[in-house]
Amino acid sequence: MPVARPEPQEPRVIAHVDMDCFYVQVEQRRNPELRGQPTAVVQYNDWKGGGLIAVSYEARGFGVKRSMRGDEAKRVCPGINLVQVPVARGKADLNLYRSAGSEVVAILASKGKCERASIDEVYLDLTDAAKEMLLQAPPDSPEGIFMEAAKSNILGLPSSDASEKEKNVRAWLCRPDADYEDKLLACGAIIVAQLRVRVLEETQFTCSAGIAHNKMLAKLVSGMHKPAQQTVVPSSSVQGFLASLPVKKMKQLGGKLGSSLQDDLGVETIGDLLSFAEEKLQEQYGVNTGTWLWKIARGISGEEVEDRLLPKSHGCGKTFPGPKALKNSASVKSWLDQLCEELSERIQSDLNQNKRIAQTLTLHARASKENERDSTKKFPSKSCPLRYGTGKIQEDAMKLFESGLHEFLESQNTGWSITSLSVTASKIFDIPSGTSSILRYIKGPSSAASPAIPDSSSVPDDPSLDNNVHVTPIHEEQCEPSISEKEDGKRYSSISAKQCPANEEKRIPKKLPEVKGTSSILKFLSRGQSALHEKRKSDVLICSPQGPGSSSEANKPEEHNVSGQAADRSNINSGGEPSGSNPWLFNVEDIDPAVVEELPLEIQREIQGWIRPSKEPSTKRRGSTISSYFPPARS
DNA sequence: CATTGCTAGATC
DNA sequence: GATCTAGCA
Repeated sequence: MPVARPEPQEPRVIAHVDMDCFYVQVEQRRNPELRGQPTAVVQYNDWKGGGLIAVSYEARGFGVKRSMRGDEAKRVCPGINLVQVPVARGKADLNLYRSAGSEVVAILASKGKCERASIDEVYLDLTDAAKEMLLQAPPDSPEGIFMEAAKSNILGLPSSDASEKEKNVRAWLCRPDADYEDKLLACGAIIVAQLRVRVLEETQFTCSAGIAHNKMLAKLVSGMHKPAQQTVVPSSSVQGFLASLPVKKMKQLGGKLGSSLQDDLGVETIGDLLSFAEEKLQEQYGVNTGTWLWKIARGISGEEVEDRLLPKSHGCGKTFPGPKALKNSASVKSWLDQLCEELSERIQSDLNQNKRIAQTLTLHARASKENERDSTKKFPSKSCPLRYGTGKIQEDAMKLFESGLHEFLESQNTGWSITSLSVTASKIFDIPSGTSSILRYIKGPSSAASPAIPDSSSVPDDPSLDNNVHVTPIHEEQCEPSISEKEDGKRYSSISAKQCPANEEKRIPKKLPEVKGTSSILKFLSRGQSALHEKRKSDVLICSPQGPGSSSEANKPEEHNVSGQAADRSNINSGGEPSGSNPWLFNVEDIDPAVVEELPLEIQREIQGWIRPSKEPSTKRRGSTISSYFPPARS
């Protein structure tokens, strides 16, 4: 249920930018022959022609709708081009669209706080940029890009014919007696128009946008005039606009809550909500939601634009409808392996490119039992600490599945079938790359450290217990060039399996921070703190006492990714950017506080920052991190 | 389960 | 952590 946020006093300028039929545009850029044609993107096509997930405006003109089947679309529009989503590992692969979305975000993030809201939508807080523009160059000269802004749609302005509209808009944008708030909004509209032009020039994609004083209103109108247009919401037009807005159109009211408003309170439009006292709404829906409803009816929304360009989780899944349902462990395992392979690749990229580490692995499934129809029983979701390495993820995911299955079956001996599977990596943290990116880990044993062994009964001793310190080999193709400076050919190495005490370690009683073979903190401590201070080369100190170059090369993706192990890293150069090299992985929660206390203060602070990453902007992101995520923006 | 495959947020 | 709601291509 939605919750109201305290709203800022100062008026803000917020934009919501939404790509026009995004997947179609991505495909049209790949194959320009599709431009201007009725086109749709479909997922799979073996069953009724596949499901449409994006439809071009030309195709919409023929009555083609999303969620039609390919066959149906062909009937309605025989000339339609149906482009299939790429398939990898037997499942739809959306990476093409994800990276296209990132191109757009990289551009839109240039003018203010930017929040990636979905693969093709962002919110911008342009308050500062708009104020600056107002101070330096009030919108009065119809030059250059200003022409674009003058094409905005202004909510509440009479916009009869096209030329009339532009004239009115220009008058609105430039009127000298405008409210300060309206002037800010006008500046926001100009900035957004500029950004949209840049997006088009640099990516060939068109988008639409809404500009208003809060996220809710910006989002509401971003799709009002599509494609490739923008709409501004002056304060003066808010009430009139909301008065007739069907409740279901409001974000958060498209589902059960909106239905309840209609069915239980007879509320059909947002305007209808105005007649309910805040207390009344609170008693019906609780304090939080009641207050939220009361406020949105008045156009009030305090939600802030988060400064976040990257997704908070990575998930991949697949459904197995009807006859495709999975009915034995072997088929589940092979599909789970495929899903985990993709997931592993994605989190590995995130680590290499963005220096972020995911900490939790979650498995979701849908299932039904043989015989038992209806069976409202749900297959339980399960999570565990995430260990890097495809093999480990596969292993852990399978354990989570087995654990969930036992619970689902309640020790009945009936047949089962799985109709969907998904794995998700979440709780993703930035790795500070600044100072002593030394960060290493340690781990303390708490039971939380061992992943996925919920059902210990089935598996005697789980190898995954060794996951204290994870070393992650970088995938070959993802290694960054800088790594090679150090030792060509062999960018990093990991200690060979036999040196690795992984197997022994798993039997080490908890609480014992890894001692042997691990480079971790112990080595660091044994050298005394002073060592740390002399240089930032902590990597050398900690990872490989003999020096980075000396370690052997055993760069195999995953399984050799022995945990508990120290691997060499590319980050040898002192203070320099740990560029692409892969840092060690660790579970933040596994850091033994007792050990941390023994570290030098400066390191302690750094680690603390990790464990509880500040929500404040300050420590939040580093430019280098972000920029490396996106393809180089041409300028 | 024939919409599929993602995401994010709130609640307890 | 597990579950539920919601939104979007």
